[in-house]
Amino acid sequence: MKWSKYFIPTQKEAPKDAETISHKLLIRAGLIDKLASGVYTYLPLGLKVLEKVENIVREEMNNSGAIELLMPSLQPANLWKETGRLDKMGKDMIRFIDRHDREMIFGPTHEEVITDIVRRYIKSWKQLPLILYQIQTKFRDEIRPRFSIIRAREFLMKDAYSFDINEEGLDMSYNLMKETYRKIFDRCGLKCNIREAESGVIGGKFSEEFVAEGECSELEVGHIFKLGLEYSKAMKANFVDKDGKEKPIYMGCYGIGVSRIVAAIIEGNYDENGIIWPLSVAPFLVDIIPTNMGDNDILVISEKIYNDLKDNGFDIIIDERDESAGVKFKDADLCGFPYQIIVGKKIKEKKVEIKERKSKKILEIKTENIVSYFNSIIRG
RNA sequence: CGGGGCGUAGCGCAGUCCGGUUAAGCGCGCUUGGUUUGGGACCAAGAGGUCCUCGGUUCAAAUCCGAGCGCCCCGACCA
Repeated sequence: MKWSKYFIPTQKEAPKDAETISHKLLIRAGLIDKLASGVYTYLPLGLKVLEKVENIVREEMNNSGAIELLMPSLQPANLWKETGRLDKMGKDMIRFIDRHDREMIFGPTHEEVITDIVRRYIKSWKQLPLILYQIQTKFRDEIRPRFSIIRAREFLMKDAYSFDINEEGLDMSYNLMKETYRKIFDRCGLKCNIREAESGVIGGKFSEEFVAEGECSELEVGHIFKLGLEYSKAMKANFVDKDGKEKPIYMGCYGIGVSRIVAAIIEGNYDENGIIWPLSVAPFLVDIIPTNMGDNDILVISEKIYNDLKDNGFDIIIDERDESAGVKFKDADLCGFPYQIIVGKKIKEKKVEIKERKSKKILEIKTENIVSYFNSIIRG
């Protein structure tokens, strides 16, 4: 990607209403833009990170044997009357009356919809166990949205639901998800603590939450619940067991705030100059910085490095704006690309500098060795 | 929903207390020209405003009064 052709609106100063570090950096690095309280646009760089996180979640969920589907955001309110949660959720739920006078809601979560599907399609013990999940935009009219995308009214969530024939099965599904969550957060570069939690409006008999380390008080990034028979009984989601008797399905549900992870990663990975993305979710691996756009040697070499890395499949950007080196260094640090390739001083010796964002260490390297250097770092 | 704060150019702010030639300002950013080029360069010339909205007081309102809208922070709830 060429910087001048892309869209990265960085800012020197954080907006005055930003308090937390992730909020300030998300805005300053040009990752998000606020439209209304708790409602944000993901700008190109922010979207890239969000998608990388999303893909990690998807990969690990698929590895665990869970199966992806996509349920609608728009739901009939009637479904929620079956479980009594229409009232329980209260004003957190965004509702409207459609043109035919039907009461509709924007889904804040999907236990009712998934249970409705399962009760109609799952009939036998032979079809179980089953874990279904989706990655989807949720709507919650929070009492107080805050800290930008950490508590938004519209946000991206991965929600999974497990279905088992008995309590032992539920325990196994639950532990499988717990282990999967550990892998996901680990790959995202998040250090998480697991603690027992209140089940709140989701209900069930036991739940644990994953809390990311950081200064921000709201850092819960994942929450897993043993729902038991609460929903299956209320909505009559039954299966026929080996003994020929109809029994309610044991359920669990497992949520990850995908968009919140993005903010949580920043809370745990930054310094005075900006964000320090872990390799796994960095919007670009490398930012190539020609330090002087007036020097033809620098331009030619920079362009060649860019093409070589691109041709080898690396996700990189070149900052070919007609700006001073200082501006480019500041933006590179702020946006948190893991590596900067600085093309300048040593150009006569066919050498460039590779700076690691995190350690600030600088390595001088011959230009012909750059591709193999990144091959060894990224692909072992 | 209770408590606190804020709303003036894209962003950050001054001006508001004490109404009036500061006939609406500053820094950054933006445009044009030139000089620069390793940590947010410099010079010059420009563009950019319903002072959140509506109403009131007054000869006169960014400034005073009333109502409304929006945003942020603390609390209870949540991924």
